[in-house]
Amino acid sequence: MTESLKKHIREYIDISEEKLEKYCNAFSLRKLRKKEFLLKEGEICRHEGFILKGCFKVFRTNDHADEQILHFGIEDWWLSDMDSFINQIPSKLNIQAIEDSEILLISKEDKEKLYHELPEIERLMRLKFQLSIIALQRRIIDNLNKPSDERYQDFLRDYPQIAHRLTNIQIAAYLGVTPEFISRIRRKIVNKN
Amino acid sequence: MTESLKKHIREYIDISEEKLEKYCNAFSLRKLRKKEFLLKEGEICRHEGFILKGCFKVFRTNDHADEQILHFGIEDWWLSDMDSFINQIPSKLNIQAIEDSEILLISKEDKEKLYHELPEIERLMRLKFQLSIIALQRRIIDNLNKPSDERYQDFLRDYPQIAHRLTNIQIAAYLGVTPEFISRIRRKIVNKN
DNA sequence: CGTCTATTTGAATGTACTCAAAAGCGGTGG
DNA sequence: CCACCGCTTTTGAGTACATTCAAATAGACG
Repeated sequence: MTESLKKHIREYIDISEEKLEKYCNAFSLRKLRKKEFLLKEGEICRHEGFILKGCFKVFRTNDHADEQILHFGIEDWWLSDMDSFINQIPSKLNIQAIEDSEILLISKEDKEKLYHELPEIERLMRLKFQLSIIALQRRIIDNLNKPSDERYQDFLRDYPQIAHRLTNIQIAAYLGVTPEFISRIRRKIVNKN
Repeated sequence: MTESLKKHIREYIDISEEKLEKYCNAFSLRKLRKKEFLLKEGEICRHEGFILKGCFKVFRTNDHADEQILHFGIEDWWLSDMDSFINQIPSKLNIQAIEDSEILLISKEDKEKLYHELPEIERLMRLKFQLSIIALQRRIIDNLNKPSDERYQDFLRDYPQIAHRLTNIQIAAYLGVTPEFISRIRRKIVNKN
């Protein structure tokens, strides 16, 4: 069950089989059907997840009831609302399966405990967080200066394995434009070729 | 010289005076005049900095020669181009002092060495990175859904101690709008009151 | 086959931009 | 101390990009 998690961790750090086993034993499996929520706005995020199978969206709803998608998650990605998980405060985000999915969960308590028992995990997370920060910073800069049609094409190019599982509505909510506009971008691209 | 660095670190982790001393000894002081660069696009970022005094902007230039500002840095903030520093690749970012400034620098080599000798520092960075990620995620969501005038007022409210040191041109480059538009927002606000 | 959702298209609108010019402000040197 | 220079801010007019709202079409799923 935890094989892909172990493989994932070994790509980042050196760790003994014994310690890795101890860490992975703290996880439990949860299966979600399409449209089921892992976390709803207002709840406290008590688990962090590692996706074994499926696809999720992490999003926020605003006053007008439409969604902004912060990011998606597929196989081998981690999932949580970090703000809610770290500070144990009510979440402003929703996490919802957009396919039937399977995810390994670790509780806040177990994670804190294991941070202290296994410094390697502290290192793992430090390394992973660095990569997240680099990606988030790049996204902010791209959002600032790139026109929407370019950001759309970048998304298709950079995340083809995610993009083909999504509707235009979802991609639009991620890029911060309307679905109608995505449709017009697609037409423009087709006409060029 | 390293007093404010020590104070800053103690706010995040428990660490012995001895170890803290060892860590802080790895830093050296650098003074920069207004407009001087700490890092230029194309250079490899070989140091991470902790600001003692002054103000910096971290920005990217595009084809049209105007700037997008990723973030600012003032007293007690850390500075680096993480992508360039971690991977030791040429930087796409510039870091420039916008006031006469003083900054403590630690080299990549010293930092890596101390990560292994002092697990507390690994923890410090993991904690700090978590906070960065939460802030970056919030900024992405705000950029997606909030109109520019609201983001301008949020910035003034959330970072008054930075905002009052900046020109409208700099704030515009951070928010991703034109300086002219900032001016019109200000007029609109004044007229309301 | 029918229903529900996603996508496309059109027309009108609005938000923010570009370009150009004027006004304001601060520092420096005569 | 004042005058000038350079940079910032303001203002106006025209424009472009993306949105809203509405309706038609296409696709997916039970």
